[in-house]
Amino acid sequence: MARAATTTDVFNAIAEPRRREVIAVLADGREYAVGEVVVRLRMSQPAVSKHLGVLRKVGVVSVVKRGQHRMYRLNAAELKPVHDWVKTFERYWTHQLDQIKERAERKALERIISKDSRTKEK
Amino acid sequence: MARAATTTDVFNAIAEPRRREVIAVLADGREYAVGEVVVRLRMSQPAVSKHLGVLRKVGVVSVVKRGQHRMYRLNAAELKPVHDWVKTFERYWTHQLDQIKERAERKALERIISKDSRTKEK
DNA sequence: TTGACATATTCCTATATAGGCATATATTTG
DNA sequence: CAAATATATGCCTATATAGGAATATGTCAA
Repeated sequence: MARAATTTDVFNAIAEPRRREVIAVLADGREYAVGEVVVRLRMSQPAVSKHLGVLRKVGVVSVVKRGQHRMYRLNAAELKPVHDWVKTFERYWTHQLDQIKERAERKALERIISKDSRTKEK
Repeated sequence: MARAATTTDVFNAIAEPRRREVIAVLADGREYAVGEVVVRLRMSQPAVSKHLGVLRKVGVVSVVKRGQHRMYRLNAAELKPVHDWVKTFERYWTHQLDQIKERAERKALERIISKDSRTKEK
């Protein structure tokens, strides 16, 4: 099996750094024409179009035609799954003190467990 | 140019759902032998080894030999870049009320800006 | 030493890029 | 209509999978 398509889900879509740059441009919540993104990121127009296409397929951006322009807008809510997932690990890097405490507790627990399994083994 | 390697950075590494499952197993902070992960996820042993290998290359897990086992442990701190990045967008889905207020402000701002550019145009 | 067990590695294949370039497809304007 | 402008799409290539199967490597135990 090959790698999943970039359009499979948000996780795959945001793996590409260029795509995160595009998102960064749209991050102020306003809508942008493709050409504006091209100028700001100094990327080729086809590249920007393609990246926006991927982001659109996963719902991270939405488009609306306006004259000869296509205005893209960030739909940040679609990034929530990523946030929800990674939020689980927040405690591992915030609150230095809690971290130390947790590690100590974990190690203590491990000692108990290994003592336990040794008991069970024989 | 092809897609970046999965071992390029954390974003690419976690794009694969199976890899996030592996991380989920290690999420309690304890160390696990490859075989334990295999059993818990009902994945083939080579698959697990490979996924752990990718996660190791980007630093998300660390290994230590112990007898004939290799104990893997989550190094959650390496997920922080993902958290930092996505945290920027938190406000878009939390605090329903703030969201509505922000949108109103944004729209008001847009009105001012478009009025402005109309003035400049002619 | 010889198994038995745990894990990594290699080989193979189908699939999917990302980006450059050229070009098709609107849409506006004169 | 024709030229100009904005954007999307198609083609091409080098590269990288993820997973299955087979096998190599490493380690313990009798």
